Amino acid sequence: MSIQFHFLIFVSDYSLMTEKKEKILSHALQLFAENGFNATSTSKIAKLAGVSEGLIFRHFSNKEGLLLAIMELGNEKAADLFSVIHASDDPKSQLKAVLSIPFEIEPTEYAFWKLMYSLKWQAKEYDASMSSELKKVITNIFKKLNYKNSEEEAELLLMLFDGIASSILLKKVENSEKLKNMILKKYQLL
Amino acid sequence: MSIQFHFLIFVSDYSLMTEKKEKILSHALQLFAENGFNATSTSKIAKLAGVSEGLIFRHFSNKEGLLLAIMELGNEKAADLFSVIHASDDPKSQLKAVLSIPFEIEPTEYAFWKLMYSLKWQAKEYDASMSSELKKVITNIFKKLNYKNSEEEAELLLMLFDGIASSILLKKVENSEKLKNMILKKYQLL
Amino acid sequence: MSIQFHFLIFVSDYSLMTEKKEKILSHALQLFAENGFNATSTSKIAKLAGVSEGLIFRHFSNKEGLLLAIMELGNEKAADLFSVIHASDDPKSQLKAVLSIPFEIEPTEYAFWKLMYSLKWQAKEYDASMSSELKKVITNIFKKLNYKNSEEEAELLLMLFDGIASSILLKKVENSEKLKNMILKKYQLL
Amino acid sequence: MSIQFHFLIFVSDYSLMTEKKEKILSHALQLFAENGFNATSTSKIAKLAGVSEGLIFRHFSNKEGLLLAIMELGNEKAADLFSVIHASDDPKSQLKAVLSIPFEIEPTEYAFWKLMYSLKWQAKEYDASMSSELKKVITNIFKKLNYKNSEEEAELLLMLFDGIASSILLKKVENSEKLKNMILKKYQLL
DNA sequence: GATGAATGAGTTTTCATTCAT
DNA sequence: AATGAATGAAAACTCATTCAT
Repeated sequence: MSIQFHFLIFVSDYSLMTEKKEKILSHALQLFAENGFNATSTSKIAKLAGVSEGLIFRHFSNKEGLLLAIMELGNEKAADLFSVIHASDDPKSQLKAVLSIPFEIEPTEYAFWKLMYSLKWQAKEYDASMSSELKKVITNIFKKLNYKNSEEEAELLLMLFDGIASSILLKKVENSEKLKNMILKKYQLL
Repeated sequence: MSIQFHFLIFVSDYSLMTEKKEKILSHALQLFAENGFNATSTSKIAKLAGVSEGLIFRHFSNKEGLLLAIMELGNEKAADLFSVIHASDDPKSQLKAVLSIPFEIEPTEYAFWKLMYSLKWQAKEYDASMSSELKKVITNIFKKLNYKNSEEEAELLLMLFDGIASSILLKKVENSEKLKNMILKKYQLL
Repeated sequence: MSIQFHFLIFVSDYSLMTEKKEKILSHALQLFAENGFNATSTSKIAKLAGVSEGLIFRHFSNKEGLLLAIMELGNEKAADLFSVIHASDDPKSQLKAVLSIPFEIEPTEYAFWKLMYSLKWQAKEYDASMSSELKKVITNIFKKLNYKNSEEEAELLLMLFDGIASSILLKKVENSEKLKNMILKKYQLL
Repeated sequence: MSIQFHFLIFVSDYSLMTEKKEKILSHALQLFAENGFNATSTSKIAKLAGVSEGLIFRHFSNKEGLLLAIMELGNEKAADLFSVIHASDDPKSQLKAVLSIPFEIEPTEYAFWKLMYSLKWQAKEYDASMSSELKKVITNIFKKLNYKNSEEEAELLLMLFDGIASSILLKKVENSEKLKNMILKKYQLL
C-alpha cells in the first residue's frame, strides 16, 4: 500500500465536498480502520456520521466506492510522507529520510495505516499497480550512491520498509530508536 | 490446495478427525485463502465440502472456531518450515536457512500463507507466541556470530523476513534468486 | 382481532407509525396471541403482514423489541379497562367496577389477554409498575370502606382477580353471571 | 395445572427406569423450569444429564414426550400435596388444609411449579381435562359445611387458590402469613 | 442534496431428530 | 441400551442498496 499509492499527486479537493460528504468519509475511515472494511456496515457509518444511509450511496455509489475514496486519501497521505525525499538533493540524506518514515508515523495515524496495509492482502484490484514510481526514485538514489544492483537494492529497501512499518503498526516494536540507528548504520548513513 | 494437504497430513493429527471434519477444514482453508475470511460464507464451505452446514458448527462451534483450527494448522506449518534451523549446528548455515525460507515457499502454498499474513491485520489478539520463540532462536544465532545487538538484529531480520515474504506472496518479486543472493551477501553468508 | 385493533387506534399513537409498522404490530399480536411468542417466527409475521422480514428488525430492533411494543399496548389496554374505577367517587361502586372487569372481557380479546397473562410466566422482569399502581388505588378504596388490613385486602383482591381472569381466559367458566354475583355479595356490594 | 393434574393417582415407577433415563428426566425438569420448554434445547439437556442426545429420543420419542413425562411427575406431586385433605374427616380442617397448600410450597420447588403453571397458557392439549376430580372433592366439603352454592363456591375457591399460588410463585408476596390468616378468617376457619 | 422507509438475498447459527454402529 | 456423527429445515438477524418524497 505504502508503495503503490505514493506519488499520486492529484489531491482531491476537500473544499468541493459538502460537509456531510466529508463526515461520511472521515467516519468511514475511522470505522474501516478500527474494524476492517467487511466488518463495517454502511448503517454504522451513517449513524456515526449523523447522516442518512442513503446519502452514502448518493455520494459514493456503493460501499466499495467509499473505500476507493478513502484509498485516495491514503495516496495523498503517502505522497505527503514521501515528499521529504525532495527536501534535499543529497542521496544520503534522501535515503535517510525514506528509512526514517516508518519510525515517524504518528500513533494517532496507526489505525489508518493499518487499514491501508491490511487492504493489500484482500482485494484483487487494489493491488494492481506496481510500486513503480517510488521504486524508480529509490533506484535513482542508489545509482547516485554507486550501488551495483541499484534496482534490486531499491526493491530490498522497500521490502524492509514494509517489514518495519508492519511491525510498528502491529505494536511489536519497543526500541524503535535503537533499531532505526542500526538500519541507518547498515546503509552507512550515520 | 490438494498438495498442501497431503503435506498437512503429516503435520496435524488428522487421524482423530472424521472424514467430514477433514473436508470442512480443507475446503474452508481453500476458500478463506482464496477470498478471505469475511467473504467466505459457511454455506459456501458446506456446499464445497459436500456437508450439511450444521456440521460445521457441531465441529467448530462457530465460524471463528473454524478459523482458529486453521490457524493452528498454520502454526504447525510454520514450525515445520522453521525446523530447518535445527538441521545444522553452524550458525551461518542456520541463518542462511532462515533467510532462504521465504524464497522457497511452494507457489501452491501461496494462498495459504496469504491468508495467514492477512490475518495478522485483522485479529485483535494475534498469537505472538510462535514469533517470540523464533526471535529467541535467531537472537542466539546472532550471539554465536558475535553480533553486538543480537536481539535487535533478530528483530530486524524478522522484519526483513516478513517484508520479503509479503512481497513474494503478493507476486511483486520476479528476480528472487538475485535478491536472495544479495541478502545472503549482506549477512556475509556467501 | 380486527375488532380489538379498532379499539387500539384510540389508545396508542398510531398516527406516528407508518402503515407497514402498524401491520407488523397488529399481525405479530395476532400470531403471538394465537401460538405464543416462541412458536411465532418473524418470517411468519412478515408474511402475514405482507412485509419484508428485515423491516421488523428496522422498526423493533429484534423480536423481543416487537414483544415489548405489544406489551406496551397491553399496558395501555389494561389502563383503559381499569379507568372505569374513576367513573365514580363511591368506593362501593368502584370496587364493584373492578371486580366486574374480568367478567366483561370481550371474547374477541381473549387471545390478546391470554398472551399477556402467559407472558407473566416467561419474562424475567415483568413490568410490575402497573400492578403496583393499581394496588394503591384499591388499597385506598378499602380504606374508605374502613377495612382493617386495607393493603392486604387489596393484594387478596388482585389475586382473586387474576384467578378469575385466568379461569375465564382458559374457558373454564360457564356460569360466570352466578359467580360474579357471589363474589359481589361476599364483598357486600349487592 | 394444579387443578387438572391433581389426583392422577397412578404413580410412574421410577425403579423401572434406567439411571440414564432418570437423569434425563430430572435435568430436563430443571432446565424446563428454569428457562421454559421452548428455550431449552435437547442438546442442553443431554449435556447436563451427561448422556448422548440420541438417548433422549430413544426413551421419550420426542421433546414433547419428555415434557409429557415431566407433567406426569407434576400430577404425582400435585396429588401428593392434595393428599393432606384426606388426613382428616372434619370439613373445616379439610378446607383449611387446601387453602394452606399454596403458602407451604417449598421455595426449592418454585421453579417446578412455575413450569406447571406456565404450561397452562401454552399448549392446547395439556389443558383439555377439567379440574373435575378436585372440584368434586371441594364441592363436597362445602356441602358438608352447608354452603348454598357449593359447586360455585368450589370453583371460586380454586380460582382464588390459583391466584394465590401464582402470586407466590412470581414472588409478589411478602406477608404471606398475614394473608393466609385473612383468608382463613374469611372462610371462618380460625 | 438529503431523508428514511423498505427490500431481498444473504448471513451465522440452532435444533429436533435420525441412524449406523 | 447407548453413542455421536450427521442432517435439513428453520430460526433470528444483517446489510448493501433502491426509491419516493
